[in-house]
Amino acid sequence: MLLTNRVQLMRPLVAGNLLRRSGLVSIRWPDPSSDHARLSAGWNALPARRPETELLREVAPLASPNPEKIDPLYLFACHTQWELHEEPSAAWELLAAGQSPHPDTRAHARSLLASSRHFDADRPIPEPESAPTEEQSLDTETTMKAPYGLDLNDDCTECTLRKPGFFCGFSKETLHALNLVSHKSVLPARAVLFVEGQAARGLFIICSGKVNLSTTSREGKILILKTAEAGEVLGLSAAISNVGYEATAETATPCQLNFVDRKQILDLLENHKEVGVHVAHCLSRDFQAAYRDIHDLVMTRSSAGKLARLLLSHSADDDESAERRVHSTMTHEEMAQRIGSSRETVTRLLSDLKKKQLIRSEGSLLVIRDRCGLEALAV
Amino acid sequence: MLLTNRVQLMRPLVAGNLLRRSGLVSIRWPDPSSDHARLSAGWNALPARRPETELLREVAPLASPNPEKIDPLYLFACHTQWELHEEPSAAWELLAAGQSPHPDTRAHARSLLASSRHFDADRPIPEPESAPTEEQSLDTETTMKAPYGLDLNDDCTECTLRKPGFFCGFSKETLHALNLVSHKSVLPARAVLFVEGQAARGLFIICSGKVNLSTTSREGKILILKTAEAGEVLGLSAAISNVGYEATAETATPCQLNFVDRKQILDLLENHKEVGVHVAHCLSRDFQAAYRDIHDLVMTRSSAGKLARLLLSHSADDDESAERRVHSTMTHEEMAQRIGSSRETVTRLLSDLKKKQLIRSEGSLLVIRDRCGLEALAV
DNA sequence: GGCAGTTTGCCATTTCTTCGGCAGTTTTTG
DNA sequence: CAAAAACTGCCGAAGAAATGGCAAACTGCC
Repeated sequence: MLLTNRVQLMRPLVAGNLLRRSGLVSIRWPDPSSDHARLSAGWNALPARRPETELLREVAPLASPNPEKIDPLYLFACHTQWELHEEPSAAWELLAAGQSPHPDTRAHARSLLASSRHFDADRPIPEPESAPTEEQSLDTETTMKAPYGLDLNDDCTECTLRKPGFFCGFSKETLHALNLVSHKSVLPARAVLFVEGQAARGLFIICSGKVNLSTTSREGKILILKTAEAGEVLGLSAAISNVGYEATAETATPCQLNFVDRKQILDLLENHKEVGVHVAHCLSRDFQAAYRDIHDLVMTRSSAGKLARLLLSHSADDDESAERRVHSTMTHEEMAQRIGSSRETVTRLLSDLKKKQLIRSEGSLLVIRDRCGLEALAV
Repeated sequence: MLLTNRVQLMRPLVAGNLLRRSGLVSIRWPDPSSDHARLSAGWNALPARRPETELLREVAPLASPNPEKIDPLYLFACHTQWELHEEPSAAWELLAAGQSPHPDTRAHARSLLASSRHFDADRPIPEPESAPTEEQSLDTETTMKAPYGLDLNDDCTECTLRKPGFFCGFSKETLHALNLVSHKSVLPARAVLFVEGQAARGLFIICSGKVNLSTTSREGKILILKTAEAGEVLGLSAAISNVGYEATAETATPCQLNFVDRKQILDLLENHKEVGVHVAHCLSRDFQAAYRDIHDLVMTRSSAGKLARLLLSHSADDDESAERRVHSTMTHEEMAQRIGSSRETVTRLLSDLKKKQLIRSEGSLLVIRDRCGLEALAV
């Protein structure tokens, strides 16, 4: 089952895809007389069988501007249904709630997701197209190999996406071994690869696309730690030390991914000397980045400094005119999540910057007028 | 030269040791007519030769309760003297200033230290006892092998300090190779192993003792990231990726250390398969810890939560009475530096906790009266 | 064109934290 | 033992940021 959420943003293709796949799993609706079913009025109110459109309507209100907090009992009931009966719609509700704008709801849903036994090593749900388990991979997969307009490379050794510096920049021999144990897949944007705290099943190599790594506080506040790009590897450290994933990974764009099971990674590590060195380098880089993040996030007194740094880091390094640089679209909310602040503060600071003539907005585009001024702010 | 600072805390033995060693380096005082010497009145005011006691008096005032900001030009002059003439007293001033309570002075001094060419790979100053370079290691070293009441193990393969889980838990063969390339040393408390940003010369394995890892903001605010214990390794990631150390390491207790040069580490990594796996595991652990730190430091809204967590993490896990636990001595200032807050806030919060009957102070000891209450605060 | 949902901008209020200062207490040092 | 330094505790003021709410602009979709 695809873990794509934020229904309202999905292309029809994706939604159809997802729901068709959901349909493949045997549906067992809760026995109305069971305790679980009676846990919450909300759960009982669900019809015994819901057409796809109805399901969509039901989930969408979660993202309304004044979001209602979802009854925790309802979420728990969903969790129970999913755990006990593998009811896909229940998991779907949880995933949607995990994206809810309401902090409590989001936090609660995510913690339930993280504790799900379905997210353990033997059931790789979030990585559906090439899941190594039998019952999931032998149905309609073959017809869906290359959606979202991306080419899917079946063979790592002949992969045209690979560039210098990629994690998969191994020798031919090692690459061949990697190819034998890895599972390629394509996912749409907003798909959740894994959730913070969930037991590590393996790692994901990003062949193309971008993936956001984030962490959620108990209050539901989200901090986007980084955006991993093509060539990077996700979940490496968690897979190696066999602990829970340290962050939540969610595709920011359609992605081609390569999944490698934990055990296979450890095998590669044992049997191919270069893998150890390679992994050590990758982890070192990630570690350095994490410390830089700590420094930047904790030590910077003002949000203004952090915002300035964010803007600078997101502005392309093309010194065309050495003065102005455009800036990608990012909502204020997302910027706030990247600097560990609130939406309001970002809005405030941005208008300050505009007043100070440091930036200018051109439609939905942000233009940096005074790079040096920003750099001074970034301390 | 020993990089021990905070003169006022040093035992006589240590101070004498340090200054004797300083005397070994040829002293070349600045030519009064040179530009560097005229940079600052403070520098010119120094006598051409200062007895040890005078040096001590001069450094001590840096830590006065109402610290004076040291003239940046004077610091820069020190830096210049040290860089150009290898004047030890100048480096000494910088190191003392790097511990100054005055934020600006501290920040400035540390950044000068970090940019020192003397901290590059070919001149391992902070690790004096067993420095591989000739001119430093062939004088009085042999008579100073085991100060501070610690036994110094010359041979890793027969080291009695090694315990399961230690970084040096290699096979006999690898351990032998490690032994050949590593340099043992003993350092007093408050010695600086390396400074944030400084080019990585190699790594330090902690045989015994504790080392604080910290990072400093531009404003001079210090954040203590972690206290590394015996068996842990410092600077591993920086050595592997050959970038600057990600934090400043300073011994918290007298320590036995084992230094391994960068190149030797890479050699070991290449030639001993188990090293790669081992390093990968260590880095994974560190990485996980860093992410946990980010989560705890950035996502926890209130300082109260962070303080509660700090207290809990520092209380011994001996559930003798399941209700109260003692807590090590740590100044409010240090607690503040560990949770990224200010001394004032810590003082305030602690008295709050006392009012709420969650903790109690017994002399210089802190007693946790209500573990559960604290845990609730820690979110 | 109209609607729903999202995004932005803005306000007042409140909470939390820091700053600077000062006095009392404890610890270290000579 | 005495002096010096460091640490603790406390106060008021100032500042930054979060909160919650609301309206306007903008978007995509029916």
